[in-house]
Amino acid sequence: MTKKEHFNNVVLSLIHERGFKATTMRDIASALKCDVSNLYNYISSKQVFLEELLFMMNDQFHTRIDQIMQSNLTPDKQLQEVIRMYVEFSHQQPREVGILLNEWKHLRGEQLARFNKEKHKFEKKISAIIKNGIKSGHFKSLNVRLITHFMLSSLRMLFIHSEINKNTLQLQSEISEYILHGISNN
Amino acid sequence: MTKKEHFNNVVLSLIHERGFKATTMRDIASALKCDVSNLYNYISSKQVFLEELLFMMNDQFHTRIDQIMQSNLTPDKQLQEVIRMYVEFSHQQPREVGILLNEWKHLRGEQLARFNKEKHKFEKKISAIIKNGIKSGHFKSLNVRLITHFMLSSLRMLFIHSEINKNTLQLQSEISEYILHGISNN
DNA sequence: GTCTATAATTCGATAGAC
DNA sequence: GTCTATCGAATTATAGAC
Repeated sequence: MTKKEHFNNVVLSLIHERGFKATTMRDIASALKCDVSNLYNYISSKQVFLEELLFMMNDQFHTRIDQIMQSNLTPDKQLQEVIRMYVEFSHQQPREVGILLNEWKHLRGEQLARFNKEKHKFEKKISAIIKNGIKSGHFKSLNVRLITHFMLSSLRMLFIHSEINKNTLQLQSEISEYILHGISNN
Repeated sequence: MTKKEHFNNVVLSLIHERGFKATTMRDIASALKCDVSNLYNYISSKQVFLEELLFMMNDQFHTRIDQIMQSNLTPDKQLQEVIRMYVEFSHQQPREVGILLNEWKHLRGEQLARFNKEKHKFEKKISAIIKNGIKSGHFKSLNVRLITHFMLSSLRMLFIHSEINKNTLQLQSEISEYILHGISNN
């Protein structure tokens, strides 16, 4: 692991655990056992670190959802691919996903406006899949907006470490079952 | 509205929107058009305000879930009551619920430890309802821990303003349908 | 890349007059 | 309850030597 990688590793953990605002440059330096001034060898500012991280993660999600939408899969299979995407990202980059979901509000000005637009676009893509599924008869006739937010909210818990360590295929299957068929026996 | 109520109103909005750490005493004073020193007529410290708010909300949730568990309702009806609880609280106190879910990590030391215990106890109660439902045959044979986190994660989105303004009965019904039966037509 | 030193600002909170 | 004034600490960030 290079020093830059070690740096990223430590910063991600701290911001994920304590939150962006509550993580100070002193905290980071202390965890790295170096002086605060050294941190600026790796980043230009704390704010820029957050911006770059969030838009990098945003790009990953958009790239993947675009691939899913351009596929010829049926809407229910597309939705399962969305679930797979969340399980995989949350498994491989739990801290990055956690920060993406929890810390975006600390972006400022232009960056915040841009991020909100991207988030809205992403939700639109999920909604489109659900709409297609209703039209094709795969899904019930639903309140699309509500269900979109519901689904995304459900998937939010995935980055929490304790649940993600299990077999991802098994996890993906259990989550699909929950979202598609619920928990009732009737 | 008394001055204390107006004070609470402003502080809740700011902390909900910006987060606890990003909301400064100067922000609050500015929104109230008064001096920072005046704020200490209403609270002893910013930290104590958060503590009291979070444990008050925590108590509300526990009181309500205890009532539900002591009822003679079947597990599926109990789960619907849990959903009703979330819809109602999120409708009546969206900012308080948002802060409860997002800002608890900024508690410190003893308070944080106590809050985590309470949160764990609450999750145990939800798990118990699900376990009972599996035993009674109302629910499928599920990974209880996973489904508990899933359900609570689903209900997280409720405090977001835009969705909560609709008829709460209708909302409750749509959410129950989602959690109990999913979105699939098959 | 690392350190010392420090600038410049912001933060929570208090003292004391009115 | 409100204001002025201010303290002491914490915060982000930079300059410059090694």
